[in-house]
Amino acid sequence: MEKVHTECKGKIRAIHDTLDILSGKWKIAIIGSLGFGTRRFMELQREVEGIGAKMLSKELRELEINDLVKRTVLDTKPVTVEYQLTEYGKTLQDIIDEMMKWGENHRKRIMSESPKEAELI
Amino acid sequence: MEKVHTECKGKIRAIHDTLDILSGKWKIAIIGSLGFGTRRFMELQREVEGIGAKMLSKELRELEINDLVKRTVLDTKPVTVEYQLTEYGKTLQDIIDEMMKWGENHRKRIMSESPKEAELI
DNA sequence: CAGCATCCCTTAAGATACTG
DNA sequence: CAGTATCTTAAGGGATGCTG
Repeated sequence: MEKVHTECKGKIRAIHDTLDILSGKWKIAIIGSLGFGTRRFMELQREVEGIGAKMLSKELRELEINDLVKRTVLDTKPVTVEYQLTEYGKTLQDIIDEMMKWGENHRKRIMSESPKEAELI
Repeated sequence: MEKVHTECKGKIRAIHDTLDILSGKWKIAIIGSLGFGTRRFMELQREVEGIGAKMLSKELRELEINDLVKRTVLDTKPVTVEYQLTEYGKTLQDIIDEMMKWGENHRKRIMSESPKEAELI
């Protein structure tokens, strides 16, 4: 019984490790977006609805620090910047996929329960 | 090109739906803990390290509202309360599992990079 | 275009003390 | 045991304006 408890704590801790890396309101959505391919700053901002430039750049920087996202400055004028997942960042894809699946299913569930309210979301 | 963009947004939105439900610093860890079985309030507090009673009860209430967790008051004295995942709550297990896997792997990665720092975590 | 600086406000969340 | 109530602080995050 004691051992079971101990093992659970390790698992819970692993979840926390992941959560720490992905903390913030937007990181997972950003990674999800980059999962579809390379994106520029503005493209990300359009795709991740509701995010402001400040948050976007901050979250991107943190993701870059953790080696999940690669930032490439292109020598154009005006300057263009591309973001893409690193190989390590791509290892998050399974989590993202599960979240997308769940979210899509959840929306269906809500809609079948109370279609009226769901439309408002 | 336009269609692709539109489809991505739907996916990103699905991620957001999921994230909204799982928002908060502790919900995912709580669900992870309950994934191992029924837990009482105090057991949860011990297992989800660092969480305070206030946050725990608040997060549990929100999870209950979203039909992810079931709360059962046992008629003992002093009162005992049990928490467990609902059937719907169990559908989050795939996400949780992926997060555990990733977190465990990430810890290994960090350790092999800089063992000294990793010990401090 | 990409992003930083600044200001400002709301929310999250910790600490502490108390109750049925 | 299983919470609630209250207070306080730290952080998150939005809006706006500016720059290379």
